[in-house]
Amino acid sequence: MIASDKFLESKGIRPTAMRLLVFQHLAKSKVATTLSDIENAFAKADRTTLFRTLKTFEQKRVVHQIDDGSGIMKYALCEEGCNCELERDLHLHFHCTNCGETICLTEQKIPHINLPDGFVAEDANLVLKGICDKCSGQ
Amino acid sequence: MIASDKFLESKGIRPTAMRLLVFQHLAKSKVATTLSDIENAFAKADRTTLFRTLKTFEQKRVVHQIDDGSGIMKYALCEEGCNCELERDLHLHFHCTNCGETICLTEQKIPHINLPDGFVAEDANLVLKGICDKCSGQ
DNA sequence: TCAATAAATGCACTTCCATTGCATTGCCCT
DNA sequence: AGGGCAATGCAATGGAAGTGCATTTATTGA
Ligand SMILES: [Mn+2]
Ligand SMILES: [Mn+2]
Ligand SMILES: [Zn+2]
Ligand SMILES: [Zn+2]
Repeated sequence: MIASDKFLESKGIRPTAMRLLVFQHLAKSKVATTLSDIENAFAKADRTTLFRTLKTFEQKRVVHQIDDGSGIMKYALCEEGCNCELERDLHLHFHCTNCGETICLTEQKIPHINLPDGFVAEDANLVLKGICDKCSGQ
Repeated sequence: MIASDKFLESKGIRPTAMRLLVFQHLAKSKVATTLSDIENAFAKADRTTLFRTLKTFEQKRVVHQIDDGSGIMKYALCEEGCNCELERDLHLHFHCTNCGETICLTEQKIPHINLPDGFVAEDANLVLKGICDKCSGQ
């Protein structure tokens, strides 16, 4: 367990107080997090700063953005061994229509798809919607 | 080739002039269509009416909405033999990052995914992003 | 150390699209 | 014709992403 500030530095991010708080908040969360989630968690923080913090994290491959179709972007930490620099870590996401939470299913990779001639895929987004384990009572 | 008005009626939709125009516009289009696309095609039409027309079509399973991650919703006619009423017709969509167009790959179904215990999937959205056949020059 | 420089932050504002409220119009049926 | 409901048009709202710019904070190097 490397210290947060060292980790951010290793990614080329200056570890400001705000960034450390946001990073640790993301690290604690088991589910994908919205900008508003973070805004509510740190009442003193300005939305724009948080927004730009997330964009910085995304650019430096510390988090990935998740579009689960809810209309609100969510963010989650990238996995430890994730080789985001080369190729996106194409796991799928599950969005619970009951509790509204979205989680990374990092074990479930997006299967390879054979596309018609002429189509070249560079990225993929697979979101399953339904009832999550907590909501299905199991 | 059934007449448009008869078709809409068969779906429980009153075939107004506006609705027929929108339907035929969608039928002609090879790619998924935005509200603004339609608005531009019929300068006289009001955006709200077109919006509600699409919602009606969606509810009656004449079109399906496509969230390709571009931030703008798109719509495409459902397939002829599509049994949308029972279960969503889970084909994938391809979004070209060059020309911005999104097309239904109705032949390419979303593969079945084994989920962890407790997760129950009811819907799925798979969007591949990259270069389309027209833009790859092939 | 201290001034110069660069990076991060905070506030206000904009933009874009989806969505709604409400008054009006048009259609259908008796 | 007239009552009633569905469809339409216009105006306004809402939610979220994103930008401009001034201010504060950190870093650098003379
Ligand atoms: Mn994820
Ligand atoms: Mn489609
Ligand atoms: Zn849930
Ligand atoms: Zn293209």
